[in-house]
Amino acid sequence: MQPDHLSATFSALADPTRRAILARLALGEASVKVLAEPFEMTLPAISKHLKVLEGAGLITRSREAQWRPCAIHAAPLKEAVDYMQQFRKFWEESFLQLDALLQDLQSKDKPND
Amino acid sequence: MQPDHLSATFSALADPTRRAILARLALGEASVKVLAEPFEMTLPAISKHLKVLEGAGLITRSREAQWRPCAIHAAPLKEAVDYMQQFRKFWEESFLQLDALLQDLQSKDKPND
DNA sequence: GGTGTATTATACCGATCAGTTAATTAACCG
DNA sequence: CGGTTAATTAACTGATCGGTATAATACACC
Repeated sequence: MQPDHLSATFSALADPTRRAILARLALGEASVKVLAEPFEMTLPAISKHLKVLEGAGLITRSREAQWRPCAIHAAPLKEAVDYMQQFRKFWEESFLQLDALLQDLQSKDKPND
Repeated sequence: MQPDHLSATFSALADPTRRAILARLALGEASVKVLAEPFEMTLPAISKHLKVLEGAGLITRSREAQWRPCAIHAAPLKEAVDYMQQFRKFWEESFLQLDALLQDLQSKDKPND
């Protein structure tokens, strides 16, 4: 795959079907057919989603007779989380601000303070 | 925005230009023109990227005379990280496996162990 | 070899996307 | 007012996306 790992990871995650597939795989390996069952979608569509997930390195595939079971591979997720942590201070800041705001409101609730 | 917050967040992050804009905004507020400078791209293109980021709630915009400065808003990033943490045990598992593998290799390196 | 099951490939469609150019709005400045 | 700067809108284009239907492949079992 191309060097742009993050784009591949994020765009794989940007689809609810693919996220649901990942959630299912978190419970254990599964074949394409089993993965497709919860969805009102044809098998080729699921097959394409799996290809996207595989392309992003989020799943790996093996072979067992005519089945090609999928398993989750979370390493790219760690990369993505690590990337996002660089912004951590910003959401922590905004929590602090919210905190300050709440305290401010509270002090105004008690006018005899 | 629609309830599907996560899709919006991930697909906003799935573009290197938008990630670069976020990184720039981590240094402080900036106008559209300033944000556009590092890129070989027209202003309307940047404007569209900003609209995507704003749609995902990752930036907020204010007004100062003819400028519309952007500021980072990291709350959706926290949501996304929280979502991904559900898979944490999988990447930790694979680290443990890697660890075990390395130890195995090491023990084979020292035959008189 | 023929049949059934699991999966992928191909070809197609409509929608959305990422970018462009050109025109427009909005605000400042003299 | 006219001119300049900042930013958006509108209209267009080519590419990618998410899905379909249908055909092809791969394997197991008899």
